[in-house]
Amino acid sequence: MVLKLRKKATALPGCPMSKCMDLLGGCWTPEVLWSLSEGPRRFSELRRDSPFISAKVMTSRLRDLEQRGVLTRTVMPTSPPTVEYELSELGKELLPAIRSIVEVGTRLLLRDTSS
Amino acid sequence: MVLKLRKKATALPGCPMSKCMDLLGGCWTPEVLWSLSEGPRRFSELRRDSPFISAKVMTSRLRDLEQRGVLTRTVMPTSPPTVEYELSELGKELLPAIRSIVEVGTRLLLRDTSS
DNA sequence: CTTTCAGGTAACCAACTGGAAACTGCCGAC
DNA sequence: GTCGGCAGTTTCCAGTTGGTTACCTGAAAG
Repeated sequence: MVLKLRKKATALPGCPMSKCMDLLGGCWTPEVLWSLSEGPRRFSELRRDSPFISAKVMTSRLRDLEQRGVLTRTVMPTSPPTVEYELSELGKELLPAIRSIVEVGTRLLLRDTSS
Repeated sequence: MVLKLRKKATALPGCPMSKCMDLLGGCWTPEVLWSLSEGPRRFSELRRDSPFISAKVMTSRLRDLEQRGVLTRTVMPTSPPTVEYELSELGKELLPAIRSIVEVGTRLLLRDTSS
C-alpha cells in the first residue's frame, strides 16, 4: 500500500522503470494485482481480500487499471449483478515484478523476526 | 516518478508486500535505488542521473531512505564537502525487486515499439 | 572582488488524493 | 414491507506532497 499515483506525471518516455511503475504505482495497486494473480475475482471478494482499501479507492483503482489495459471487467447478467475482474495479458506480464516484491518482503520479514 | 509515500500509513504488520513497498514506495525512490545499485554515488551525481527529480525531493528521499536503513550517508571532510550515498545490506536486498521492475518495464517497452 | 561549485535548507503554494458517510437500483429472503 | 447484499457513485473534507524560488557556508578559481 502506501502508494499514490500522480495524474499529471506520465511515464518518462523510454524509461523502463517509469513504464512499469506507471502501471503498478498507485495506492494499493500492488495489492489488487496480487489478489488477482491467482485468477478472476469479484468486487466483493477483492474487498474482502483487502478490507483496509475503501470502496471508493478500490473502484477507482480498478477503473484505472481497466483503462490502462491491465485487467478486464465483465458484468454478468445475473441478479444481483456480478462483476468479474481478471488480469489481461498485459496484467500478467506485471506479475514477475509483483512476485519479486512479495519475495523480497517475505525475506525482510523473516530477517526481522529471526534477529 | 509518479510515486508517493504516505506518511501515516505504515506497513501492515506481517504483510510482505507492505513491508517491501514501505521501503521502495515513495516518489522516485525506485529511480534513486537504481542509480545506487552499481555503487556509491554523490549527491550531485544522483541529481545528474535523474534531472527531473527536484533537489528538495531528492534530499527528502535520501533522508527517508537513510532513516529506514536502506542506505548510508557519508560526509567526506573535503572542501567543498563531498557526500557519498551507498546502499546498505538492507538496500541491497531490495535490488531483486527493482531489477524485476526494470525487466518487466523493458519488456513492455519492446512490446510497444514492435507492435 | 565576484563567481562557481558542493550540498543542502526554508518558505510558500497548489494540487491530487484518500477517507468517511450517505445514497442508489434491483432482487431474493424473512 | 423491509432488510440485506451486490456493486458501485457522489459529496465533502483535510492532509500530504511535490515544485519553485530564494538563500546559506566555505573554498578555490578567474
